[in-house]
Amino acid sequence: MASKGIQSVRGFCDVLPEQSPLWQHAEAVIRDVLEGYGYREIRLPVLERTELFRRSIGEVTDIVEKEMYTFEDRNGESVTLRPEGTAGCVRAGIESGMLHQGEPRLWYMGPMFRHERPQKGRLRQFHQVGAEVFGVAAAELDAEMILMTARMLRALGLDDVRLQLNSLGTPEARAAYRERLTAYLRRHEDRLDDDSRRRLETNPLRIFDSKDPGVQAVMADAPRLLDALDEASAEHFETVRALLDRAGVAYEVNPALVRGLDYYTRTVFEWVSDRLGAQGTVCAGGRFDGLVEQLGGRPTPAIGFALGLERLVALLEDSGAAGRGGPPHAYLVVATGSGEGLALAERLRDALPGLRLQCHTGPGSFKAQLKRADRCGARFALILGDEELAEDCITVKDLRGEAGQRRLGLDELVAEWADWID
RNA sequence: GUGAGCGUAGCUCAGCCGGUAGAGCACCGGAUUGUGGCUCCGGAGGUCGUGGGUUCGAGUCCCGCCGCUCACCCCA
Repeated sequence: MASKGIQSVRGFCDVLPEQSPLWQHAEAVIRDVLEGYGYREIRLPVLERTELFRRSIGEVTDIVEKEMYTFEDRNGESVTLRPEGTAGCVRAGIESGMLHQGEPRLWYMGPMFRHERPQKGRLRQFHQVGAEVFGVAAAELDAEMILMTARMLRALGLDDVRLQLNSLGTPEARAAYRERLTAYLRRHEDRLDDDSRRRLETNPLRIFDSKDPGVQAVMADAPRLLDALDEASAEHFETVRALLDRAGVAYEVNPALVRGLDYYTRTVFEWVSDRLGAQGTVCAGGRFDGLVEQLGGRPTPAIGFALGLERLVALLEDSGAAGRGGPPHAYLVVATGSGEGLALAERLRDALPGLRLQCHTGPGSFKAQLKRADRCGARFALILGDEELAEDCITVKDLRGEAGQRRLGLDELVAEWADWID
């Protein structure tokens, strides 16, 4: 570990070339599924006015209180590197006026920033694919969006992720419930541990997650959010469940499932894996029917989700999935004048679109060049020496199979490879 | 923000009760002047994260700092 030299900023990681084929594969599959459901890409800025996040995510959430990369722009205005994508997407939707033209379905992909302590599956710069639909209140959409995420995960070969589901009801119902729960917990405060007492003030719903047996006993008799839902939300939730049942998608109702952002209403869902360490959520989302209005737009129901790409790629890697692209088809060994190699390589690329050809450059013995051809993973070594140059041909050596090597004219080579190259 | 574990070659790591630096892989060269992968031989590469302390002597023991990892918290 080099102590000299400049290191990357803590929690900001490089995606190295060994990894990027897997990223590209994941991104391509996800994009195809999104487009198959009528979503269109929107590209959003990484920097927004701080106010946007304070008003959407919620003043008292961890994200806003202690995790945002916030600083003053040179004109003295407070700006923030986006900690999540929904707020910016809603802002752009309102600003462009598109939210009331039909029922826009949008998706985006890119880095998000949160100043947390890094650990497995948690970085300060991480990447999400997000999608949102505006203007549709019906439960069919909730179900369709969940089915779409199920399709993505299936298309990527991930069959061991579990779906968790809950409903948070309307903000009013949730606030009323929170009062009841807090009152109940205060009566049993002596049986709560320190951690739960703290959450009593910040987020009492979280106490359902406590691992302390004594606390769990208290929670077993606690009032439940699902019993406290307003009638319309309860019905909405029933419809979502029925549609998922009908589609054959398994889920588990988790009354403790609470999204960390204040703007969620009604349906919330989360895809969880056991293979990711303590941060098991790969994909999560829910309704946010009040957010557009809260940010200054006309009242507009909405729903969305975010999928964590680092976590997804970690799962794919763990499953041994194959990535996109691959090593060069061929490596050109140059044992003659240095200009000849580049010239030949260009002619081959002209004749064979899609060819992945690496041409040797710089010094290097014949032997060293062949070794490099082998090491780079190329199927063939192309050898260009004085003899080939004189006879206007090229030696093609099969580095992987039994074909050995032979000399071919350039036209012959192109003809042979035209079908082989993808 | 809190806690625990770990920092030795490019990478993965060994290094005992303190005696002055090692392996495998990767890299370069040779055995084979135009033939890689296997084998053999050789080479290069380290202020042992950093600063202090103890000691005749510290990679090894003690303390501070920095970094990484995992967990808590929280979340994608």
